[in-house]
Amino acid sequence: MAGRPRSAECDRAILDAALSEYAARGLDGMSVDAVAARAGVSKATIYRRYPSKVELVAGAATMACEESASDVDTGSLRGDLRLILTTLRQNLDDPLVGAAKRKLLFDASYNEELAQMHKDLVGRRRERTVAVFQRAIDRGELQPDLDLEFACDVLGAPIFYRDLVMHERVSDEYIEKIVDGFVARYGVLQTSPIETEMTTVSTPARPS
Amino acid sequence: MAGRPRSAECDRAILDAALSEYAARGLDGMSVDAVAARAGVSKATIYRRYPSKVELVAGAATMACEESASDVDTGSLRGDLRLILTTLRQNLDDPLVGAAKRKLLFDASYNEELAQMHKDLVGRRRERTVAVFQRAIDRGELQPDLDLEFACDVLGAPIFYRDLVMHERVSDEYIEKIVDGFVARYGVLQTSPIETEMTTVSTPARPS
Amino acid sequence: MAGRPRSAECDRAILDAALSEYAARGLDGMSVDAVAARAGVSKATIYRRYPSKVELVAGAATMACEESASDVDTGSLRGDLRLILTTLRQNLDDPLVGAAKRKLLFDASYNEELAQMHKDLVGRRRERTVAVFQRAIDRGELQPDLDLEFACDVLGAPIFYRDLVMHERVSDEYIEKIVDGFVARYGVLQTSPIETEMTTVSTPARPS
Amino acid sequence: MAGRPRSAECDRAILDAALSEYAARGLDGMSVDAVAARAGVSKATIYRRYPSKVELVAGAATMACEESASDVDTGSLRGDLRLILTTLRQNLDDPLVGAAKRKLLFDASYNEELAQMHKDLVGRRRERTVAVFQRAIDRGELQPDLDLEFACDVLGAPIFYRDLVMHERVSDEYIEKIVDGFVARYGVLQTSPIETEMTTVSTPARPS
DNA sequence: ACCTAAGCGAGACGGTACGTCCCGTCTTCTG
DNA sequence: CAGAAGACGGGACGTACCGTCTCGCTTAGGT
Repeated sequence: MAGRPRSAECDRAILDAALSEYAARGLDGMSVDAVAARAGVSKATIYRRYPSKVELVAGAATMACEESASDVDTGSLRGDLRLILTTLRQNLDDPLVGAAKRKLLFDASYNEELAQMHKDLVGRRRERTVAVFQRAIDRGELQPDLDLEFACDVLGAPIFYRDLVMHERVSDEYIEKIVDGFVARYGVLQTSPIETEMTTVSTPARPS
Repeated sequence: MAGRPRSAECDRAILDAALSEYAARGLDGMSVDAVAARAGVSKATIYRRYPSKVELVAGAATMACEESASDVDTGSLRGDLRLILTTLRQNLDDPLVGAAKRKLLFDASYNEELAQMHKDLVGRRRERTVAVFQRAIDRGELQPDLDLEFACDVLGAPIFYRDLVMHERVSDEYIEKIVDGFVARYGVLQTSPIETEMTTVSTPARPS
Repeated sequence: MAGRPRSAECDRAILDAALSEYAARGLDGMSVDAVAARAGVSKATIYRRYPSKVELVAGAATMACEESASDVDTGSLRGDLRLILTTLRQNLDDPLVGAAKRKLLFDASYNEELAQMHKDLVGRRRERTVAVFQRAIDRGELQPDLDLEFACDVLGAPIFYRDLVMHERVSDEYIEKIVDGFVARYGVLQTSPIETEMTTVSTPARPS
Repeated sequence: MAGRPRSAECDRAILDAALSEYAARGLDGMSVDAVAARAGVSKATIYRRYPSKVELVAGAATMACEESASDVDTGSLRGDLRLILTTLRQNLDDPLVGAAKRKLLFDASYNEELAQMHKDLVGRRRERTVAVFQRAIDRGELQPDLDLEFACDVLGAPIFYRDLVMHERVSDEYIEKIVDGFVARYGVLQTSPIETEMTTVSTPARPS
């Protein structure tokens, strides 16, 4: 039968607490007891939902990422790209989400469970990006034979690189550079600034 | 004052055991006791050498590959780029060196000391890459007004992205794609005058 | 105002299950959840009847003992004594009731609630024994100045001793020995040669 | 090889703490964590010595009184009996020794190993009691055809009964009653030299 | 014949203790 | 003195179970 339903407040409190603890102390440094305490919830209530600490963190991370995930469609390719990169930067910049993401990335490198869960997350983000590419192709803004997966990499990689490897904030100019480079490399020349549309693809003159 | 010197056999046994344990069970799954047991060594003997489990693994990794730091100069731009990326991949792929690198990356995100040390390390690699670019410019293979720093990012970022974010091994084809893209975007047309080829994507026949 | 009355089937199922669980695993080893499961009843249904686990066990034990409790009156002292001891032995021999009794005895040694409840139980049995003694005194079979309480002890103690301390089954001969000893010590010489009682071990009445 | 030996201070501290905690809160009320805290010792250090809480208490009790096992010989039957019973009472009265004994008794009822060990223990005590009886017979204080085993039961049973069944402390008067009853039942009238008593064994010549 | 108070199954919940595990340190003895 | 052996403090883990609490649903009895 039904039984008492799980409290949505608990759900929420647990995930919030888990995210904070994780961001603050990392996977090894955090403790489930601390999460329980911070959430004002008993340990059993956590373990009823998540079979282990990693699952808990995975859940929390999923939630955090899921929240800032909306479909992207500004109408133009450059606008979409700019929005994708800006959102990504914003995520990594956020002291909480960013820290959680970095830790997740690191932990996923040696924890198979987290790795899988992280892969799903990334997969969903990439799907949205691919959708953007597809629309741009349909609009004639991107080359129709574009390698979608590779393009995803090329687009997002520099942002991650700057954050994870160089530990520097990404500027608007930097994003613009990426967009420029991406469009220059994979875009279709919008020849006359006047004719916005329907011009047949003439020979794109590459800047030498 | 001298006393008994540390046993080189122990050094070696510890490293080997740590490597095996790490490979078999990962950072969390392994235990220092197990490493000690496998090495036929007491825990104290390990802790006399490495202050913590992570240092043990990282240290083992570092020592396990005291190399791969040489100047790059194959004579051609594509060859150099290929070598740079291959070396990078090889580093990250190695279960131990890779793990150590990732750990360093992560820790540097909140530890200023480590961050500086890591920056130096990265800086040196980037210098070598910039040198490669410079030579290519001199040879007329790259555009002379190239943004060297950004080019560094664009070149290496996908490799890190694949490893850190996607947790997937980088294939030779993938590296070739990066090189292709890089040359297509920033290279100077090495036209055999016949192939005027205005398509951006057309991949020039790879040498060798 | 009335509401649905409590189910007698539940009452029964709960007590049976509790007794079995208690006999099998003891006070600490058993769990209310297990009792509920075995009884095919929900925990709330148990807690509606008994405020705590101990009360539950106490209730179950009471039931078990109450069942085999009937007044004793065979007409003769020896017959009554024999019946009392035989009943006692039978109780302890029963794999379920006996185990429960032993555990109750043990648990009562550190649990005040159980101790009290057990005391009541024992008290009722002793009352019946005292009644037997009283009738025997009235019939002139026992010394009129008999210390009733102490006599209760002396009569029953060896049975418990054999079971609890020696962990051996009590034989009919053993019971006969107890009865003999008891009558020899506290009985009044039944001079009439008629009642020589061809008891197995005819005890010569010794004068003290 | 040898390794660091277990700390005797820890041994002691644990025992003392367990004793105090047990006395203060009982078996259920006490917690191993509390014992550890009071002993200034980690839980692991306790569990390295005792596999469970019960074993801890029982073990502590057992060690706490590695004595009270001495031969009994006061010179007179009544004195010996009194000493035997008093010692027994003292053992059961002690909050720890008594608890341990009861636990052992209980566990032995379903655990063959413990049962054997307990039997040995009881056997040794009974041997000492039998020796007392034998000397008394030799001195002409007890009937020579005494059923030694049954006499052991009859003598000790009431003490156990009072403790295990009635959960009441045994008073000096009670012990006196037992001794009185025992002597009255199995003793040889020594009193008046007039009653020459045709007992075969008049002047028992004690050996040695 | 309906209404309604209570019983009931199911199971979530806050606590608390359990016994296990492992890290990094400390202590003892042996070679 | 290095090293093997292993005890130790600390502290988190995940489990178990108590007694309480919601849920819906069922079931009499009183009106």
